Amino acid sequence: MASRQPMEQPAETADARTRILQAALEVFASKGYAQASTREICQRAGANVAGIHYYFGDKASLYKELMQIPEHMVRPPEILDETDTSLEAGLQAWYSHVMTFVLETYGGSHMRLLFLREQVDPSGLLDVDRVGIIGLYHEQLVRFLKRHLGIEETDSALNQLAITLVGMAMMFYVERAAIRQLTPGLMESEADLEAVVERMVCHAIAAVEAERKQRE
Amino acid sequence: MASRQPMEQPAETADARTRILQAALEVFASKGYAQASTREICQRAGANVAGIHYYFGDKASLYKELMQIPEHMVRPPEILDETDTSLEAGLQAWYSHVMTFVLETYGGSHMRLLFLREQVDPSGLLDVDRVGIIGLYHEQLVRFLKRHLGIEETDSALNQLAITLVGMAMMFYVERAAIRQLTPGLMESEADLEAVVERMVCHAIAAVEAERKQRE
DNA sequence: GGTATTAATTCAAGCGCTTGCTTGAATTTC
DNA sequence: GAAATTCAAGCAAGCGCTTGAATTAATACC
Repeated sequence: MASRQPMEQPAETADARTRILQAALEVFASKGYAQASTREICQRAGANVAGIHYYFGDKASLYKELMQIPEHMVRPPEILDETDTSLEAGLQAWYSHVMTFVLETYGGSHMRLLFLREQVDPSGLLDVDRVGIIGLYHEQLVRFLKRHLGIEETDSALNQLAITLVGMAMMFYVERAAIRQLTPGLMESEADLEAVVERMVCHAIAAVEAERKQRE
Repeated sequence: MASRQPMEQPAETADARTRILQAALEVFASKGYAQASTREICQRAGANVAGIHYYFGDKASLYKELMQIPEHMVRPPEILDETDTSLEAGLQAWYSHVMTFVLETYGGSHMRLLFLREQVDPSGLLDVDRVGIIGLYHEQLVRFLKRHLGIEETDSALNQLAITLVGMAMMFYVERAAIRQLTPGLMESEADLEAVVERMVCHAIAAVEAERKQRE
């Protein structure tokens, strides 16, 4: 039952395998793993249902192959860990990165939506550690805050501050539909996003400074 | 010779209708509407599959009936709309209310999880306006902020500020599992929660004041 | 009080449909 | 001519839901 890999083809000809991958990406992203049907994927790909099992073995393997994406796509920017980064510059870069993430989810990059889905409603097929976006961002942010607040030991208050900063951006991720409905003109254009990031940085700095004062 | 009550009895043998409701709550909450099967619900309830359709009509109606919860459970406290409430007192009361909500979710109330699911992956069965917890809280918060910042017209920045304030609490709702793992001792006891709320108020005030300065 | 009648409830079986997946043959490609 | 690929058809399982009969509970009558 070993499915054989097809011979390498010129990239301009979208062979069935590639078309299935693309279609699967779209369908998985819009419906989630469980609700996506192999028949719909193949129909959208213009391929026969047997194609999935011929090229990938089964539905789960197709999904797992889709999820083998470059790690840099989910890794937060390294600027936060560079020791000479100012509070404002670091937060600016960080929110810029995260919010670009959000906008791309909107723009049609189904990859990001797939990852969000795994976060909220895991398919159970993936290695859990590979998905934990939150943890990755949180730890990096905690390091950054410790440096800027001159703290040695991580405590509850610091953790919470980091959670608050992540939360600002996370809202736009999780509640994007509600936000879009409640506040038109906040996530429409690139310019909107830039303004949003600027305000986020402003609020974030205020929170950090409040925390600094609290500790004196 | 079949025994009259072949099923296990939840508590003191509630009637079938009630048992189905309870079982449905658990299954819907853990799997979501689409992935929950009527057969599993009935098996857990110790009832026949026909029970669902006898008592509720169909699966969708059962789900809708589950969602008919008392409005006060999702309504934010009225203190925000009382004109003489100070910024700190209002935020304190508000975060206290919201975070109590969060803690109860921990206690095993599947109801809250169901609402979260609707938020992230809508079943498409409910009146959208009834589910929008966010919207309810957001509008009230916007009114509150307008009063305290002396603003007449709602603009993007104000909306975003409200989103940020909601986001602080929302993180504890959406990412509670991750938070609990990342930062032990942040959501364990009542005392933890009180400290968390206190810090939230502190950060929130800082953000509001930053916004006030920005507008001068 | 005992019994017949009626309504309420539970039950096993199954219908039509969709799901993931298989199969063996037909077709294309080299 | 052989390997690689596509195809239509179909299988077993699970889905929501229906059905008609069996069982229980409630009520009426003598």
